[in-house]
Amino acid sequence: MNFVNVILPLSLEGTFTYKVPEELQNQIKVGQRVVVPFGGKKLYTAIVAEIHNKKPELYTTKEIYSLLEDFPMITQNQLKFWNWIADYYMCSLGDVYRNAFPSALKLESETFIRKSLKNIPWEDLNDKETFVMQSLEVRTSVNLKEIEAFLAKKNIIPVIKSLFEKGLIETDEQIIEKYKPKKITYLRLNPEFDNSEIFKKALTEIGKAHKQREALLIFIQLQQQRTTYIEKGELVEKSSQSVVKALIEKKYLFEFQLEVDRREEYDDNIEDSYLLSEKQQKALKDIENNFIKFETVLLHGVTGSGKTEIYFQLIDKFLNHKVNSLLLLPEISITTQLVGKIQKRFGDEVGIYHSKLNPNERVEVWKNTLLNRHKIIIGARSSIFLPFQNLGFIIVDEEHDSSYKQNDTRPFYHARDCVQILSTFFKSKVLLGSATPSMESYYNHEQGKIGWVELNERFGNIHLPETEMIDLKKPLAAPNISYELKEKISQCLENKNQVILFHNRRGFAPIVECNECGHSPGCPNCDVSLTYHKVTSTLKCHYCGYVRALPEVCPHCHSHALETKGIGTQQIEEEINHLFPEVRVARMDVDTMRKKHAYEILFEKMSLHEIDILIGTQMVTKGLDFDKVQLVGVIRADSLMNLPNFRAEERAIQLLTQVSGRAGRRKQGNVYIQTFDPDNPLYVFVRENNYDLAKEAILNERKEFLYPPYYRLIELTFKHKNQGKAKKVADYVGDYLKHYIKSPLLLGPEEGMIPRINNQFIYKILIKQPSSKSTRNIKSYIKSALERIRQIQAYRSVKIEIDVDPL
DNA sequence: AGCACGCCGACT
DNA sequence: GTCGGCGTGCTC
Repeated sequence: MNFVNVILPLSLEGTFTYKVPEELQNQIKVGQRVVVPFGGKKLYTAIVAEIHNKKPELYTTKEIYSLLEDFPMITQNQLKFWNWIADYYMCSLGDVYRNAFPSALKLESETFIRKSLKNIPWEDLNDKETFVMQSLEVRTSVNLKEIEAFLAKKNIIPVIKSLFEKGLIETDEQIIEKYKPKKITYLRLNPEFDNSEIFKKALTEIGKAHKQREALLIFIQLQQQRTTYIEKGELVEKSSQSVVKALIEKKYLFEFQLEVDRREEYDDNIEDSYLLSEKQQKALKDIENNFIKFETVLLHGVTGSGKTEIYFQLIDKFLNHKVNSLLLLPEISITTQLVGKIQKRFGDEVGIYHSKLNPNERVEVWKNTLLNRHKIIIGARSSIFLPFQNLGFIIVDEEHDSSYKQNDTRPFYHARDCVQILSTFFKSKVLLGSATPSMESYYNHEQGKIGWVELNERFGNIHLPETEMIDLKKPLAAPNISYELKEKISQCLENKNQVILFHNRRGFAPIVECNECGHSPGCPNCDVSLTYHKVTSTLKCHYCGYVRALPEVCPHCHSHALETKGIGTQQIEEEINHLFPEVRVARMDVDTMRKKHAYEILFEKMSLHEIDILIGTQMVTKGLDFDKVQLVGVIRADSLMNLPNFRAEERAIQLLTQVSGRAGRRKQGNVYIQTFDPDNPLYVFVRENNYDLAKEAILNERKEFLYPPYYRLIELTFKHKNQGKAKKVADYVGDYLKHYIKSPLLLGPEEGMIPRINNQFIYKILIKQPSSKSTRNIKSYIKSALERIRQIQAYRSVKIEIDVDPL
């Protein structure tokens, strides 16, 4: 055993072979982290994928510098999983490694480090550690390459690692500060008054202050009814600010503060939520029965049916059999109630993993998972990469949600689909949950691959909201608000309830256009029109981030006829403010949610009813459960249906169903959908809450036009700053593939929907393949096409991206 | 993905 | 005359 094949954190095909030095030979294990030199002068943290004794013939090997610990950081199952992902999603193992492994454990020459806030215990540091910390005294941030000046290359990463573990340094990634704990002021009676004699005396002392006396009695009454402390706010509401203040000053009442987990307070029925309704109980039984026959079961539960309680019960049952669980959630849902709820229920056996964790926190969860300290992991899509032990149960909540698909960095994986593979390694059961299951899941059910359980009653037997269509062709109260909707909103507000309005475009208006010449200012880097943002009075490109001031005159014909076209959330907000000047309005979209904790603050304001009308994009459709939301309005449903994507209708229906579910959690609510096309059958399905019929219609269309779930897709994207070159390479690959894939299954090359983004010209090829067939052949054709491209040097600079199962 | 090497334009 | 642009090729 003299050699190892390692995975490097680079986008390079395959593994790299290194020699193992004598002294490390009996320590090295598969899955371990090692430090290796690569290229001229760089150091990387690599993962041992294989140990062997075949000396490579074609090149001389370098030696491993050191081991970072004496146990494997990744498990055999993870290695298998990484290989599967690289293979299926057609990327390199390095791409997977880069994405799946915490960055703080992946130190390399370019990594910047800085001092943490901790005091430095100089006397406990060895020479090398002292050197590093001293250099950080002089400069706040140093990269590992610079440390080479005074430390031998071989030693750098182990030293940094040890300092990192002592908490003395941090890697230079943005560290998101933890959320400040929230404090609530409570009141308690002066303990002297426990003696009823003294209390009676005090009551007479209050004398003519009737209000104070009354307030004091209310307080006593509340206290007798409850087991919990009484919030100051509650008494103020029932009495008044000045009266309560007087009582405190006179020392009748004492105030004190407690930190509360802000997630808990949203949930005012934690106690009874342990009890399942009859319907829930039946669903739970059904799921268990289905697991006898199926590895995967889908739970189709209408919004508000209490799916999470069923999840918890199942997790609990698995836990009793010493089997661990993974609960996957769409990114946004993780900040809300669920985390608090599950922690309250399962304590520190729960590990939480999502994109907002800082590097240190990620490492912690990783290690705790590896050491089997976390029996339950709850996280976003990236948590499928944790080093699970004994994973027996995986839940994918809101299974249809598109945020399970990674689309910005390789690998472009879909967590819901990856879970299926993960489960085969562990022989675990998979539960998919959704109110609006994906077409893929319906298909898999029809194919007899997954079990199916229905839960079609809301918790507490509250009826699903009543949905009405409003025809936008009728006269309007404001440019985008119908008289009818305005009327319903004011009714809802009069009843002291809240309103959510949904519109899927941010900004003020999608474009500005000149009425004289029809010119619409575009982005200089992309082939798109700029979006008008009124607050900043700018035009922005939503693709490359380009910003310019709104021009005074038309840049083309210099007339003053520039006008906005289309609508965004900002404009809706303005119209609402105009129609309801007295009402508290908030907007929720990427622009308003950018600030730290913006989400939590908004959430809290909503739950405290400090907001009457919430206007937002897609974001308002997920996870916002507030008792007082009785009305949901969709400003323009057509803009959802008419998107140029084969999933547009599926998404529209899911979105409309999800957003409708925000209304009437405690008593039946109302949904109003504004549209120019009220007779569209798909809206009828939404109105009648008939997702099944909608699904039939969508599936038929998919089958006819050769789309998922009946066909698998692979999309190739060609990008180059020179349009001719991009097209040439796309044509070359297209011509090559024509030999193997025939016409209706091979589309393109075509110009991208947006032909140019960030000064890169875009061409696309779409390949289809019946779902019943394996994609292995197709993938090998693609690979050999790319191999040929690589051999033609003039073509090599064209970037080619492969997206397997694009959304 | 980096990064060095190497060959052509605008400057001290 | 040099500095530096980015096109090209290689890394165990």
